[in-house]
Amino acid sequence: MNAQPLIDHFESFLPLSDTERQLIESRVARRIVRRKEEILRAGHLCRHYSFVAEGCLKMYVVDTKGVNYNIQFAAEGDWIADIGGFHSGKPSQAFIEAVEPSIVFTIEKEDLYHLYRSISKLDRIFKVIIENKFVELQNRVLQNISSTAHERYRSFVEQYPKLVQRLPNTQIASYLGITPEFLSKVRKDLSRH
Amino acid sequence: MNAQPLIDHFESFLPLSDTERQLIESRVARRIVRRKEEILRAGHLCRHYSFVAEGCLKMYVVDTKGVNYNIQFAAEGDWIADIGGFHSGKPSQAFIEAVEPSIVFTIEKEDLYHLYRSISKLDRIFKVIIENKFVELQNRVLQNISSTAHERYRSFVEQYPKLVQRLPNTQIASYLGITPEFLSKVRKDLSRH
DNA sequence: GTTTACCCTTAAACTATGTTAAGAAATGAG
DNA sequence: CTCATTTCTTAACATAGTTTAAGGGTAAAC
Repeated sequence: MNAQPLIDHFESFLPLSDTERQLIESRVARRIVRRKEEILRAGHLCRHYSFVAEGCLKMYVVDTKGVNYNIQFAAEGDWIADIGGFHSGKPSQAFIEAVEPSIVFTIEKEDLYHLYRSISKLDRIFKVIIENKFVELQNRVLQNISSTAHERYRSFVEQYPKLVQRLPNTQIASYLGITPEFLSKVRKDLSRH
Repeated sequence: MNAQPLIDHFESFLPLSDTERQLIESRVARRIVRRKEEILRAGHLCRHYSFVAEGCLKMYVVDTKGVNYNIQFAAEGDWIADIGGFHSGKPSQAFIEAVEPSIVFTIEKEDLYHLYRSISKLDRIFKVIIENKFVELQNRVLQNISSTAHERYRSFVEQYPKLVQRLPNTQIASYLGITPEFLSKVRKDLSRH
């Protein structure tokens, strides 16, 4: 099994030995995910971390009225999982599904824990990965509490220009915490300067 | 130097040997921080991670109009730092200051990196610490994009009942992303059921 | 123990965002 | 290629949250 994109990703943080690479490959699965296919359903256990090699997935929750809220997008090079549920073993409250045809590398909980024990630098690598994601998320919180929808949309376009091309605006609106109708108005306002 | 609260904190994740405890103590400083004293100023470098043993600190940014936005509170048992700036070595955009008289244990960057190299289980421990903080932050983002101010305030009270006693409402409003005036209205609405 | 600075509340007018509904445009599946 | 579905836009009206201003209450600091 060829997990090269994932290996490359790890090696962008720290070099790995041949043995380590082989051990990682032996514990990773490659999976093709079709558009709209779910890899996690609310109420089920989140059994794996997923690394996105191609395409894009989203994690979202659905409230009692059936409204969806996008918590996270994960495109090429990003990770996605319900981290809390993954470690606690409790049923997830979130869904994860592909918004485009995608290829992901998944690591099951037992395999990830085994890898942590065998390759201690993976603790370091994942610590750095999640630190980076933490900082991103903190910036998002800051945007949410300090900026108008216009500013948040402009920031999103600046920070994720590729996603803007690839995602329908309904999905972006859900991520920004506004309605698609209002996003439409925001875009009109911004387009005429 | 007695860093027992910090040692206890680490040992709530994984046990440490005597040698490890001593090494940690040798790289940690205990600091008393007075109310309103700043331990980080925007424009300066964030040189240390701080573990709060007593009291409470906040991290906030100030926009061009002089308005403050509270990104995070850290009370007993929590960590606080501008993680992005700490690792990148770039000037911070945030302030960190005590909202109560506090006692913190600080670790300088060089010391923390040294500890990571000498005690590899600290990579694991900090990975878990930040995973937990990530999950908390993700829930906060979800609240921000899905809930009204009333719901966000109720959640805050539920999740941080002690902080509600200890912080002025202005600080909580800034954390929730609303004005103090509107929080006052929210509190009135909620108080009469 | 005053005094000063900060904090809380209220209310009216204003602005940002949500809701509903409907038609037009774009896109995916067969 | 074409149908079915999803997405985008517009507009009128409704609600959530802000601004400004003012008075009274609390708590920190000297």
